[in-house]
Amino acid sequence: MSNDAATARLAFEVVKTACSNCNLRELCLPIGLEADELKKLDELVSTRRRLKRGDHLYRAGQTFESIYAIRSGFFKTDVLIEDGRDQVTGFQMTGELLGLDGISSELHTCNAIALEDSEVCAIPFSHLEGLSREIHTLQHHFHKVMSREIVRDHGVMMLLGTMRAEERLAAFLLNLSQRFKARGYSPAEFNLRMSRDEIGSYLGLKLETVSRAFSRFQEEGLLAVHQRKVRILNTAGLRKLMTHQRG
Amino acid sequence: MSNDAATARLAFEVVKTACSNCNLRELCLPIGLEADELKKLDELVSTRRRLKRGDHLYRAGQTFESIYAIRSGFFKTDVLIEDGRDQVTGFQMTGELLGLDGISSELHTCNAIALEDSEVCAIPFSHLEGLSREIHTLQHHFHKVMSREIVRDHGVMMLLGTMRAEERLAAFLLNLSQRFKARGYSPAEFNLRMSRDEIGSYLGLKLETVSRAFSRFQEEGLLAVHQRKVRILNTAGLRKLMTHQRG
DNA sequence: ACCTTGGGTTGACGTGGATCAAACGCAGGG
DNA sequence: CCCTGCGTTTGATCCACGTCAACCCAAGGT
Repeated sequence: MSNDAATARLAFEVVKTACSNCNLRELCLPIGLEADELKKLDELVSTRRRLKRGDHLYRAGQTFESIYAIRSGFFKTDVLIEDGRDQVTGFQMTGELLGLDGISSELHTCNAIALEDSEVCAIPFSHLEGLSREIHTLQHHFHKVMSREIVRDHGVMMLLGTMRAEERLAAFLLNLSQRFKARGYSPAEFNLRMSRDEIGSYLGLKLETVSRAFSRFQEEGLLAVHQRKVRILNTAGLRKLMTHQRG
Repeated sequence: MSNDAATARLAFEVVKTACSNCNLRELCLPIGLEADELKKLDELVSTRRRLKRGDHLYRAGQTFESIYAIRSGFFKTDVLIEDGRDQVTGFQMTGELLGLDGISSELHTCNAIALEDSEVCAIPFSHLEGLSREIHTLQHHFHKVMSREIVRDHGVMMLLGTMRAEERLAAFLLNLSQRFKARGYSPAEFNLRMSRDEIGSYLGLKLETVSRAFSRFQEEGLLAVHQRKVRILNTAGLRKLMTHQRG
């Protein structure tokens, strides 16, 4: 197996645990890195981990050591408080990072659970900090990723604070659609990996309300739903509904 | 004015625009830095800016260049979307950082508005990245600050998604109380810097609902409210109410 | 084929908070 | 002193969503 920088760019390399031949490198941490920098990142991303549907990647309270890049699969994160209430704080897919919330207290503050069989790359955080002191591009990109998470959360706060049920679901579906599209999948037709209950938890709604909203969208011809299979028939309609003034 | 490292620790220095003699240095970015590192940070925090109540520190859409540390005063941040809806995404006080959301897109994604006459230190972000490549402690601390913001946002999502009106207000007041305490002010008695409407926007409630919840707390002897002056009479009661199971 | 199980749908009804509306009270200005 | 205006309080009514409950449907086991 050749180690020189030039070959790292080739698409036909043997498959191994490395960013340099991961087809997500334009979506994940390596964005914008040169071949030699990519090689350094390869050394850092030492371990891979496979999870089966339902497995925890980490749990709230565990000590934080690594962040995780999703190589394949689908996750949810949730927090739960003493009195039993819980809330899904996000759904993560291929190329996205998990665990950023753990940096602040050196403890994970939420649970990360695989919603389908998945594979992640573990990135020891202290190594990442070390490397990002060397590679400006990596440092800056990492900061952008953290910042993007903050912006995303503000969007969810907006949704939870000001939108009504159907607007929330429309926003949710459009967001999923757009993320599938960015990964080369159909933006119009996809399988939901999560239950109505989990969607409801994320959107601050009860599962019955989510179910009714789905039915309503179907009646209005905005989409076709069968169980977890969704086909968007009228994106513009959904978008309009989402942005629509209340009343 | 002496420039050597030793004097930077002295409390009786002449007042100048520098982290080394800012009494917030245990609350703000400089946490844990050595005197010589502190001096480097001083050079970076070049400009100060004074704002009068109501002034914008920055607006959504402006290009992002600096983050801001609040030296004195009180701010709110809000986002607004095309259809006219808006939401307060946070209230920031002394020692807290503003502008982290702008890193991702190099544009500010929200408005930051002073709720009282305030003063901030502008920290050019590219300089901060440069310096945090030199100073591990600074780098790590900055990452923790960003991560803490994410955790805070998850808390707000939880609040908006699962709590009822009175629980939300109780959580809000306890949070303010704790932050005032951390700054050496009374945790039991303080002035709200924001209107009922702004509280409502932050908590996903209408101002009337906020007002009613205040009245109810007062009736129940949990606190004394007069206009924006709040005195907490029963912290435990508030905490219990907040954590209380619905029903 | 049958049963079981767990998610999903649908209906009837209740309620927390929104909405609409009026009045209050404090601050600034003439 | 009164006027004016804005933020706040309080009351009456409404409605979106939650709650409770029945039922459906697909998948897996026997």
